[in-house]
Amino acid sequence: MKVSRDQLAENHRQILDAASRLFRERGIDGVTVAQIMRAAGLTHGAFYGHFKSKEALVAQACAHALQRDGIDDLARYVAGYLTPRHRDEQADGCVFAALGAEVVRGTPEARKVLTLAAERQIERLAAIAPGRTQADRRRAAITTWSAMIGAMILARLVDDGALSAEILGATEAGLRGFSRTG
Amino acid sequence: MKVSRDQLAENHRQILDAASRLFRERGIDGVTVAQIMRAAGLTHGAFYGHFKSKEALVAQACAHALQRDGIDDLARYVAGYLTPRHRDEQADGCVFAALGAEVVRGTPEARKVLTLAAERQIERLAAIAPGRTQADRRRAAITTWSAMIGAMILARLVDDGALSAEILGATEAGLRGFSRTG
DNA sequence: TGTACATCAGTGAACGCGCGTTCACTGATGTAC
DNA sequence: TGTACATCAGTGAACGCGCGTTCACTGATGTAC
Repeated sequence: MKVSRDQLAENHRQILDAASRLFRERGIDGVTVAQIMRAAGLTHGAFYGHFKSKEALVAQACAHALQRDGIDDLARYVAGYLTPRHRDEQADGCVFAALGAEVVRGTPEARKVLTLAAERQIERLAAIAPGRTQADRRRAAITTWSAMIGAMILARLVDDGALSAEILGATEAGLRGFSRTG
Repeated sequence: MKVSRDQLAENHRQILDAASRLFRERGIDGVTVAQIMRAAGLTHGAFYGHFKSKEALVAQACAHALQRDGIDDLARYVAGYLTPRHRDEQADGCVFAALGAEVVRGTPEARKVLTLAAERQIERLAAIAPGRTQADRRRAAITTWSAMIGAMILARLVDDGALSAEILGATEAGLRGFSRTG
């Protein structure tokens, strides 16, 4: 049955919310359209009224998940990222760590969304990274962000809790040293 | 028809070779059993004489791909890793950058294989990393390796060649600075 | 404000396809003599 | 060394399943009067 315009917009948002969480948690190929729609409180048939295809949803769900708040302190941002909580709650976590490797083989649209977000993220980090010149700060931002993403993937991957915690802790400490020296 | 014992072993190796390359290139879910067998020069029906399931193959193909040579110089290893060539030739490249995020949701067997390989890799890097204490060197090894993996994923992800090259170059330069200071 | 009806978001059955997997069969291998 | 035959790796058709997607239908919405 038809729903109100408000309900339509709300349903659309619910689909994007559910998709962005489920994709991050289980991977793009690990989630079905029907599961997303169920999580959004709808049936699978309604999906194609909202999105052209599952692939089109991927790009929009990534964009939806990438609406983030500002960052003011680099060391605090790194420390907040490299936590067991972030490692264990993938659904709420970093899109790049969760989906980056999968989107490499994704649609041009999804890659474009993540490329623009990456450029934005590097600029935001470069603004607060240490370094004498703008080039130094941008270099530090890229290195730091790369290490954060790599460490998160490794920490999630290993089946040894102690090693996983060590990877998070060591990278945070390593990047702290890095920040001091620029 | 039956084949010789040598041919059987050779076929087994070809399947592992093809699988480890195709998985890295297109992702685990992006490759079918039939495609792997075709690349190995066989038909799909023969697969189950060699492996219990596609999932079982994943773990063994990862192990197969992880047989690597020694590393003697850290800066040279990092520079060799963070190249456009490595970025573009995923099939031959780093298993962690290509499949790490996917294996997070994989079988316990595959995670075990990559966990043991990760521990080995950290030890190898720690042996040549800068730092006064063993703990310092291990910390540097983990931070460096994390940055390498994260940078490779980002460099492959972005659809902007200049940004991609910048990510590789900046991380290499950033880690060079990192190595100098420990 | 109230009524009549065109619109259209959502439902759920159905479709077609490709996947992982199975299996009866084939014919080369390699062992027993 | 040569022969007879049991073994078994590989073949390719077939299976069942779950996926993304479609579509005829439903009934609430919201507009026209």
